[in-house]
This record gives sequence, C-alpha cells and structure tokens, in this order.
Amino acid sequence: MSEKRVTSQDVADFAGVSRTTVSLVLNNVKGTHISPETRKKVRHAAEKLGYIPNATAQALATRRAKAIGLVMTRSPHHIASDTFLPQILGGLLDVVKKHKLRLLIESVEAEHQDRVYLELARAKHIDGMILLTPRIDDNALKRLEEVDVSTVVMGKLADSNLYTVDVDNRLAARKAVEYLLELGHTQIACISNAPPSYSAAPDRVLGYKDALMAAGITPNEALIRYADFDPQSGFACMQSLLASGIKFTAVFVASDNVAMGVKSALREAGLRVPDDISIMGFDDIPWARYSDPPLTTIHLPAQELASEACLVLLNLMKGSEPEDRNLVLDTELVVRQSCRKL
Amino acid sequence: MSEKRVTSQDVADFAGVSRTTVSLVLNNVKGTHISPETRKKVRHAAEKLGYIPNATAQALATRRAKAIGLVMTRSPHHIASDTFLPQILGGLLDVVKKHKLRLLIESVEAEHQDRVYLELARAKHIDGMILLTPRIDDNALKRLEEVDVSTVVMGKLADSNLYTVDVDNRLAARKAVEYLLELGHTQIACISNAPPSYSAAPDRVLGYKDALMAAGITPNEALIRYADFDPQSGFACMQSLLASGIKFTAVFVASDNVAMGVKSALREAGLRVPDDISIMGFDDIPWARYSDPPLTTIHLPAQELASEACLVLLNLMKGSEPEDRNLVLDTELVVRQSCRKL
DNA sequence: GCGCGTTACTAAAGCGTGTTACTAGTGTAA
DNA sequence: TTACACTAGTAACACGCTTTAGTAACGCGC
Repeated sequence: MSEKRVTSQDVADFAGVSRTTVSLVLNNVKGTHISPETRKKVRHAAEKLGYIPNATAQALATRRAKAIGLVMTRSPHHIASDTFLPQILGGLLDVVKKHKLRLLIESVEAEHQDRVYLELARAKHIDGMILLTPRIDDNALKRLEEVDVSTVVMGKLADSNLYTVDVDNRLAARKAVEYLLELGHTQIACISNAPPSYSAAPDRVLGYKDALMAAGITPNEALIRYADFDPQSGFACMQSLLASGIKFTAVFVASDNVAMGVKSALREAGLRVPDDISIMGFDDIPWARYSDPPLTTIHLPAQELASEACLVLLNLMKGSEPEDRNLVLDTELVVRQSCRKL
Repeated sequence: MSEKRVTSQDVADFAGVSRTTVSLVLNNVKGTHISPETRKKVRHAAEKLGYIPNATAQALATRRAKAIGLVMTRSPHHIASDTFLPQILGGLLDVVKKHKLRLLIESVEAEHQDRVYLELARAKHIDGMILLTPRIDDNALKRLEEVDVSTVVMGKLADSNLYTVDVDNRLAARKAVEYLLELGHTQIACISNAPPSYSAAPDRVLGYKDALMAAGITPNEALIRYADFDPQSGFACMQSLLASGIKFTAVFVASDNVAMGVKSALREAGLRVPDDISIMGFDDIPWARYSDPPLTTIHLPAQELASEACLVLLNLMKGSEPEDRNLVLDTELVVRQSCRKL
C-alpha cells in the first residue's frame, strides 16, 4: 500500500542511465561494454532503492519460469500419510536452492492426469518436472512424452523413454528375503507396499519370489497381500494372513510404514516380534531404527533419489541429455533386531 | 520443438475476431456484450487449437501470481525428518487446488530470512504466504510486517499483528500432564519438542509447569530437557535424564517424533513402557497409534491447521480481514497404552 | 581526413496477456 | 431529424523485463 513497486525504470532514472543498461549490469551480461563507474552507479541505485526485479516479467521475457514442479499422482489423503515426502522435499529443496530455482508442488487426481501435465508445462509455470510414484495410464504417458517439457520420473516406467531415477526394487526385495532365508526361515509371507498398479509393488513381490525360487521354494500366492501405503492397510493385511490359517515364521513387508501396522496387528494377536514372527521391512524410514524392536529393513536412499532426480532434470533443462536414461541408486540391507534366527 | 505455442492471437485469428474478444469470452468477463454465436466460435477455436493461456503473461497483466508459498525456516535436514510436513501439505493442497492456485515451497536459512521474505513477496512470485514454525528474529518480523503481502503464520508470534493459526500449546500440554497426574504420577520429567527459540517449545513446557503447580508440585528444572525435533535428540535427552539420577515415573515428551527416540533410549536402558516409565506424547502423528505400546498423546489437527491457515490466507488475499487475527484450533487427549496408573 | 575497430551506451521491439477507451451500428423516443 | 441508449466488438496501452540492432564518440593508422 505504502511503497510503490520499484521497477528497473526507477533504477535507471536514479542512476541516470537507460533501462537497458540496468538490465545488462544487474544480470552481469557478458560480452557487453559498460564502464566500471556506470556499473557502480547502477548497483548503487538498485541497492539504494531496494530494487527487486519482478520475477514474472523476467519469466515472460526470458521464457523460463525458473521453477520446477514436483507432481504427485495421489489423493491428499495419501499425501498426508506419505512417509517419504519430507525426505524427498529435503532432497529437492537442497538442490533447487543451490540453483536458485523455485519448487512447485502439484497433486493430480488420476482422472485429470494428462490435462494437468499439459497445462503445467505449456502454461510455463514450470521449466521441468519431477513425477512421483507414477501410476500413469498409457494415455497420460503418451501425452506427456509428446509435450516438450523436461521430465524425470522417480520410479520405473515400462515402455517409456522418459528419464527415470529409481532403485532396483526387485533386486532389493530379493536381498531382503534372502536374508530371511539365511536365517533359516522357509515359510515367509509377503505384504506389498501398495496396489499392483504402482510399479514398485509388483517389482518387490517379484524379488520376493525370486529369492524363494532360487532357494527351491515355490511361492505360495496365498501368503501374499497387497497393502495400500498406510499402516491401516498393513494392519488389515496381517489380520487377513493370520485369519488364513497358513503358517509362516517371517513376513517381508515391502514398506516400513505398512510394517508399522503389521506389527500392531501381530501384537494384538498376541504374537511377538521377532520371537514368534520375524519382520523384514523396506524403505528404512527415519522411525525404523526407533521402532520396538528396531526394524531390520532395506535402506532406500530417498533423499539422494530426490536430489539425483533433480540434478538429472537440471541437466535436461540445460539441454544436455545424459546418456543413461535410467539412473539406479543402490539399496542396502540394514540389519537391526526384528528378524531372528530360526 | 515441434508444436509452436498457441497464443490468444492464434485463437483470435482462427475464430475471426480480435484478441480482446477472445480474452473477454474465455475469462467470462461480465458486463460485456458478446453474442452467443461469437462466444461459440471463440470457444471452439480455443478447443480446436488446444489453447492454454500463458500463466506468466496472465500473471504479469493481472498482477497476481495465482500462487501461494509455504515458507519454512528450517534446514533441509530438519525438513527431511519433519513428521508433519505430509499432513500440512495434504491440507494445503486440498484447499489450494479447490481455488485453482499453485503451491510454492520455500525453505529459508535463518540468516537470510528478511531478504527472502521480501524477495518472494515483492518479486510477485506469490500472492500470499504461509509461514511454518516461525523462529523469526525481530528484524525479519518487522520487515515482514511492512511488506504488504498477505501472510498467515502457523504458530504463535508474540507482539505481532500478523494473522496466526495455531493450537493452544500451553493448555494442551497442561491437559496432557494433568492426565499423568490423575494417574497418580508426581515425578514427571519433561522433554520439549524443540529448542526454546521455537515458540511452541516454551509454551508446552509452560503448560507442563502449569499442571504441576496447580497440583501443588514445584517444577524441577533438572527434569526438563530441550530436544531438537528428531528422534535422535529425544534419545539423547532421555539418556541425559537417566544419567542425572533424578527419579521420575513418567515423562511428558512434547513431540511424538521425539518420543520415538525417548522410547528407544528407555529400552536400551532396560526400562519398559509403561511398566517402568509412562510416556505421554504430543502431536498424534500417524505412527503414534501403531507404536509399541500405542502412544498416549495429544492430538494436533495438523491437516486442519494447514487448511484453515490456507482459508484465512485466501480471505486476506481477497481483501477481507477476518476479525480475530489469531485462530486457535482444539486439541484432544488421545488415551492409548503408554501411560499406566501408578 | 578517411575508414575502421572499439567502447559505451540506448531506442525500440518483443514476451502474451488483461483491460480501458473508443467506434460503428441499430433501434427508439421526442 | 436529432438525440440517446444500447449492443457488439476492437485498437491500443499497460504489465516489467530482456535483448537485438543500432548510434555516437573516440582513438588510430595511413
């Protein structure tokens, strides 16, 4: 209300130069000839007037928004209980800030996927985007590829030439289950992290089966359940497993968050971890090590995944095209105390 | 690369009208006279060409970015382990999406506070902002008030006429500790959620003292520790308490997240919850109920807090000024199984 | 004293929209 | 016929910046 906006014209007037000069000086445009004294004058004027360039006008003129978008295909409810979001945001903010960009968050309902992608990109709100947990139907995916906006997917995408950053979910799951096998377990249940439509879920289940089959055990579909991201669903899955009456001594839960609910269900059923049932998690969320008992799990480098995705995206935006379209980060087995030797 | 951007001029040409008409029709500007046939033509042309208005140009022309910012005064590290972020984002996204706005995330290092606030606001990247966990020094705060950008603070701010949305931390903490007293505990330790510079921390400690004093117990400063948001710090605080040798039968931990670490420290010390030590939490994070034992805590309506903050902000941006500058939401004691009767 | 390169700068044309002020046409009452 | 209100639409400016193309001045070799 009080102070009027200070524009580059004001700075120019104050410094006694043209608007062009102000722009050239303040943006350090190279290959241009401006005397040191003039530069001084301009900078001083800008400082004095408290000049802050209007980002919108800059964006319009330069045709770049200086912002990237984090796009999530989830409902607000799932977002609210997403264990990884903070780590991912932390990873992104870190990189984004270093490059003086802004971060836009967008959640997309499944039905409007294609439209929203298009709008975000074409409306030039953002210069590039990072896609989280893709459960993308072919339609949206195709549309996405034909838009010429830099995109990096966190997760795997079959039959797509989009850039991705992910871990090898299948291999990691296999490592996890192999550890259980080493401990002597042979009757191992599996609770997936999410419905099969999210690519990581079936991959982790495949890894589970890989390990069993390599050990000469035929996977029993009756010992497999699909959770839905949150502890509640894990609780329900474990109840269902227990109700089935099929015996198992260990369970591989492909998400620590879900495992929280699983543990709770076991406790209610009067079973103790790891004495009665061993639990192997996945993700290594911050609370895993503080769980009781501390959860043995697979460490997923969430923050690194995010910052790597961001770096790849930045490269893409610069025009360079990294040779390997699919970056795979390492996972690690973290042995704590939720699995016991049989 | 392939498709050129479609501008309103293209739509105008295609429909055989002027750009002005296109704008008037597509924005449903009222009080203007355009025949139904012309409207049809314009809409059809826009549809046909796949016209998506350039948001940047719109923002420049209308002087509003159609975006709000969530500003956090924390390091990436703390963001990564923030339990509430998902819920807050969920709450914000929900509202923001309904109003067709975008959400910008910004983290600010303590040193640059004032500058960043100014830049965000004056650069017109955003039309309004929501401030999270303010640990604002007077300097930044003053600057913030003199900028005429709509701001809502999630948390309390002393001596400020900024709008705030918060819970009554002091009262809630008091309720929590009163419950412990009711159970017969008299030797109650206190571990704060954060360093005292974050306003919620001292408030919760005050509530703790209120309850004790109302019960005729003199608070013992030696039983109070200040954690630093994460489980690690809770772990350390409990170790310190145990090492002090002062006896206590219950501990009020002003953050469930911190309580995770506290519990872990107790377990390592061979103490059982609630048999040896009762734990009362605060926040009711999603994992509290799945903890072992399920954590008795104070429910903090994080998501509602966020959406209310957003609603207040939207009102502010519309120009209306809600009468009560400080909105206070209710908390609730959630009794689970981490506190036992003495 | 002419051409040429270099320095130091500026005028003006975008970027793609919103919006105000204006025009042209048409019916209507005086 | 004139004045006036109303409809349907447009020309042109504004938003605040970047950037291209160009100008003026100056030194310098010949």
